[in-house]
Amino acid sequence: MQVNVDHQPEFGLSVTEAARRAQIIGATIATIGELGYAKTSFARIKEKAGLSSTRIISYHFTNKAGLMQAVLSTVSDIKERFLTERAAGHTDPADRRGMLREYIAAEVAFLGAYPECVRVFLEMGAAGDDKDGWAMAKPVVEQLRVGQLTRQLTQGQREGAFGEFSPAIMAMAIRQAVDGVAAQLAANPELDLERYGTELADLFERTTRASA
Amino acid sequence: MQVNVDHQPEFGLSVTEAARRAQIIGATIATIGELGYAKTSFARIKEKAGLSSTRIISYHFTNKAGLMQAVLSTVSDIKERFLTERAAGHTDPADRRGMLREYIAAEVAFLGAYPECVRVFLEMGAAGDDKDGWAMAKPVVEQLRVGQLTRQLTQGQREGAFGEFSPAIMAMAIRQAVDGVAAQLAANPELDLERYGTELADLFERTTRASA
Amino acid sequence: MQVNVDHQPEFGLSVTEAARRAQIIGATIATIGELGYAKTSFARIKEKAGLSSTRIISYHFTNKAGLMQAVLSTVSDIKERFLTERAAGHTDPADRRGMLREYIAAEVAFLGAYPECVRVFLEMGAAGDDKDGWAMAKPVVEQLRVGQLTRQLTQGQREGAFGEFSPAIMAMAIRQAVDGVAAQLAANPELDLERYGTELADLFERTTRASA
Amino acid sequence: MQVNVDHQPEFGLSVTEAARRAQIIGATIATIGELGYAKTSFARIKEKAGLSSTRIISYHFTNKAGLMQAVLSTVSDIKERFLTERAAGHTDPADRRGMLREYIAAEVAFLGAYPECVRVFLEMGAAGDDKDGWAMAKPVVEQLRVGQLTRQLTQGQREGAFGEFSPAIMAMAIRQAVDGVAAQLAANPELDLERYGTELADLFERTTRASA
DNA sequence: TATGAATGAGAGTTCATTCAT
DNA sequence: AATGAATGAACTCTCATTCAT
Repeated sequence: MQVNVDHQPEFGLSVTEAARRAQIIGATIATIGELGYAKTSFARIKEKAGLSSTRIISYHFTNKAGLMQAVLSTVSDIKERFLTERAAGHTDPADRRGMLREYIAAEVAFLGAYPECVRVFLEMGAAGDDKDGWAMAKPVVEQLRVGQLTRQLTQGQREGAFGEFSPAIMAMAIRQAVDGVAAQLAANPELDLERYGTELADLFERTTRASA
Repeated sequence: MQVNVDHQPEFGLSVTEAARRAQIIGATIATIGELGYAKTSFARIKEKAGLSSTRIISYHFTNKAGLMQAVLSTVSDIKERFLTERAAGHTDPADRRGMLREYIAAEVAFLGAYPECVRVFLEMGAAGDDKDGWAMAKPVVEQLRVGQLTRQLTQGQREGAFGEFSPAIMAMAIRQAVDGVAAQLAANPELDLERYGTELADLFERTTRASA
Repeated sequence: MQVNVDHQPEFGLSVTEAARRAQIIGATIATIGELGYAKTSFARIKEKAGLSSTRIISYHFTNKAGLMQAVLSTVSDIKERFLTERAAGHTDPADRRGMLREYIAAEVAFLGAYPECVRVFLEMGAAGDDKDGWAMAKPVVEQLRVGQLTRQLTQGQREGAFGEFSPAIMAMAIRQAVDGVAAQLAANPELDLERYGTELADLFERTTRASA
Repeated sequence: MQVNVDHQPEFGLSVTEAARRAQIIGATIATIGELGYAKTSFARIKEKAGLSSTRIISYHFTNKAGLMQAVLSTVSDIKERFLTERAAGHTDPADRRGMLREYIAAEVAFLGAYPECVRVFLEMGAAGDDKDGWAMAKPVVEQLRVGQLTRQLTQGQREGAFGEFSPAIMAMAIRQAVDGVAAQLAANPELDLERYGTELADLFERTTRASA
């Protein structure tokens, strides 16, 4: 299942160039989604994209690292856009508890919409590849997201919306639970995502509640 | 950091044979712990173990898959033994809530004691490597453990020790939270594990509580 | 003794590409002719072809099997062309007995012209190598050729040109006799092929004769 | 199908030693019969013989060449004994034409009785293995047999039992035809050997006949 | 904008053999 | 009469990358 990768030509890139890049990135995402990061080589990407030679990949991206960089930022963009669209009119910034439910629901919904993208996130986080310089990218990206959640939990505690707990650890537990759903989904594509979503939302709502 | 791998000679293996196997397994665990599964090659293991040639690994194990099999079962044994020793006198089988706390505490303690072993579990679960035949082993093993937790939660619900929730999803969330701690620990070895342990125990005690 | 392998660039192959392939195929044929199939490794081929690394062979052929495929079809082409050229004007399709003489003569002549090619046929037929996937190819090819001879013998019997015998067994005996000449030639390159040719032709003419 | 290899202890060999050697030789013959010479390694022989290590093969035979030597001479002995038993009372040394029929019949009968042995002969003749010193052995052995046939044909010509032809080439054609039957049998074990035998006997009787 | 041709490094695996005891 | 432990050499194949044009 090819992800449809947008290709507004960035500055300095011609249209065809941008299209080729997008095609390659899409094939890479699909390949990682299918085989996992470890088995994703230029050769496999070439096949998936229907290219004549891997050479064309090296031509459009300086590096394997460069390609993965691009993949990562593409996937991030897709998620960003998905979440933004979903958030439109949805949330009341003051309602901390609702925010928590919505966070989980949104993540699970994204999972249903772009499972390969989630797989990419997971795989690239796991495959710490120092040699290829992009390694640090994902932890950073992910830390941003967890960090944001942490801040919102902290703020909620100050406002009395939540009880007492370590926001950092709670945020981690939530992220991990969501990632766990991703893993389950990979193993069983028929998974009832909605149920998982509400169940997790309930779970964390209960444990973050204010009064004892 | 070499893991001290026991080597009671199994049936049909001489003492030296068993010792060599143990040495190689230990070096493999250390290497996976350090570089991750993807970068763990015979050459790296050879270096870590101080062997003269990789050939000796092929001599003692039929396969890379065979070696990984052995690694997996060794790590499982280590964990088994650790948990058994810890459990001695510790638990009151009737006390479901205590069981939950203890489960989390034990897992986190194991994490502190044998971080490389945990990394091995994580890496091998993640690196679904069909080519090497051992692939299916770990998911199974891990599923067993989650399954056991699930059953205990279910039983607890029947006895009224816990409130209402999906035991399977709750078990998954717990496992994932523990694995999350492992990831954090890998990034920051100075992590205050005890605090993480109690915090997580509190978290899940709250959300599994009987009354609303 | 390098076989001169033609290299009309097939569809999709550049001239250089085709030339390199032809060079490698030629070297492979020569190597098999010299050392036999069992000892023909990429390293030996590299030496014979004067390549800088075996890597270049893997670059031009997907596989060892792929290379052998190409070798086989090249050798088949060479023989086909040789026989076609020789047949021009030579044969009267109605003259069954002449056909038999000509078959043997042509095979023996080919033997003199391209001994390495014959060795390739023989070696690859003998070395049933399941691991390399090309295994089945040659028996099929060869069976075709024997099959054709069988049919011609059968037809000749119907027309009364030949006496009574099992065409299949006779065809086998003829093929084997010709292959036997190849083996003798390999052992002694000075062999008087012409004499062998006429002697065998006489032999089988006598035994296939009509009247008792 | 394990060949039952006799093991009268040769001079200087104890009974057990001789038995072990016989066991290994038998397993080797079976392996060659099954996989062909090229794929017959110490490892495969070990498996077939149910040995604990290949080391024991190296212990009993100085070399791979040594083992193959022994295999060859064992197979030769088996054939010798088979032919001797069959010849008892059978042949009238003066009847050259009968001798020819009997030669072919005996060879085909042996083929039916010990197909693996025949495969060994064929494989080892084909696999010219210079590195292992035994290479020359088989051609010699085989040449002996063809040579004998050649001499008998020559003698028959002198006595007027046969017509005119090159005895050497005729002998070669006969040998090759018999080997061809072996190849057919390997491909199709249901082969009607008796028919092949008489058909070939007829074929060569016709072509060696005295009058024109 | 693309590609043809080549490459060095490294992977795991199999091979027959040897040094001990 | 046997085995435990080890080994060097060779094998095919895959990888990302580079030098040309």
